[in-house]
Amino acid sequence: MMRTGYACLAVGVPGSEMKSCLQKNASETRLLELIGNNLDALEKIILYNIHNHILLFRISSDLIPFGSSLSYTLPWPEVYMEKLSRIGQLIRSSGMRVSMHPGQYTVLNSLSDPVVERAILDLKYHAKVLDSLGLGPEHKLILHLGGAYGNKPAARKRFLINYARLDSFVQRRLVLENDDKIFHIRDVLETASQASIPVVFDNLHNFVNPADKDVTESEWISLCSQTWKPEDGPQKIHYAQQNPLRKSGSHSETILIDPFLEFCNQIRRSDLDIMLEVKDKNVSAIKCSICLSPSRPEIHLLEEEWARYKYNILEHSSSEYLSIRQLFRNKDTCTSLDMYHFVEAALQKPVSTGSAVNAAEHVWGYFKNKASEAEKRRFQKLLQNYQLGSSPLESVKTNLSRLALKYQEDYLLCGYYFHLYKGGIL
DNA sequence: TGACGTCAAGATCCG
DNA sequence: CGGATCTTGACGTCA
Repeated sequence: MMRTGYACLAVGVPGSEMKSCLQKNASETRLLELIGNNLDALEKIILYNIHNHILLFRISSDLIPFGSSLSYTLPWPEVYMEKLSRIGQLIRSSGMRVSMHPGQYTVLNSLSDPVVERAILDLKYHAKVLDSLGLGPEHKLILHLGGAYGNKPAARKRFLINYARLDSFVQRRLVLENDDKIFHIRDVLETASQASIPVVFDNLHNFVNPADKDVTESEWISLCSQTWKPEDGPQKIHYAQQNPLRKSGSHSETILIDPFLEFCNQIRRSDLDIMLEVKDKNVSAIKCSICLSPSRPEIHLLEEEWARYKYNILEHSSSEYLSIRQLFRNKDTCTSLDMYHFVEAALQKPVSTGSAVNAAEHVWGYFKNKASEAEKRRFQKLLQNYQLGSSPLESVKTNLSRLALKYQEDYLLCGYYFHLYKGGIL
């Protein structure tokens, strides 16, 4: 079984936002309040993932604000034991695999002792989250090797020395990933093999920072597979596509389905976990997982997807909108790939004023009978200003988004219209 | 010293 | 007053 997943946050999942605060406002009471909120948010995301058959997910490091410093001694695992065990139960019983990924500022091989000490505490914090959910060692912590400091061999050696200092409850979860600047996949494989650490291959990092251009992605993945022991669970990789408008190594807005499926065909593997690193998060994860599912996806999942995309498509192109509607007329032959081809084609088209107004008016239809006179005037005014070119489309959409929140229009709040592709998908 | 990346909090401005 | 928009924070390395 191939699992495809996404990292940290989900668009169109009301109440799933992580909250934080500035360090200076971080009292114990405030922190515990935020942690309670964040655990509830996490539960909503997990339930959303289960509903959408997404069985791979990275939990945000922001779950416990200042979890490696201020909150480190807070008794959150005890205070929130019930919430934690309920979430852990959902993860285990659904067969979901989760992970965490300390950021680029957790540097275990630093030349500075205080930085190393903080890295160790940070790793302990992350492992503690997974432990508190009652999850086994196949739920991993992903880390980069760290800095080079002008001497890669010495920097790699320092990593191994400091790795040896980690508690076993951290070590058993730790996996190493190749990065886009310093340590390429061969560096990582060589270092990891000396401590039996599993290796995550990241295709975009490898493209930007290759170890050997003659070795294919497929070959690196198969070399990495040897680092995964049975207790580590199935091999994991990271998959990303280049954002064509941004600098080399930047993640794309969305995963284009054809190159993704081509990648999967190339690697010829059916037992791999693929973590997508992409701006639109859950949106791409659902697309990829539906298109990869060996049996025909349940048609209702595809129909729910259509419902979420509907007004984005209308905003870009009425011809694809009609094509997709036509597709659903015959549910026996309607394939997910066909739908996503239309979706991507539409989203790649520029937004014309006419189609944007059309979409906005469709969305306005949810409110026109319950909106106040002031709200009606405000919407008409904003729409008019947009048509005259004196204000941006964004102000119309933010206004509609506010109304959706006020009138609790879940259909709109759970859709993609308010959330996606402010700068286009290409 | 600023760029890098990432998100939301906080601050400020505006009608 | 509420809402929109701008700036800051938190992290460590490296040019």
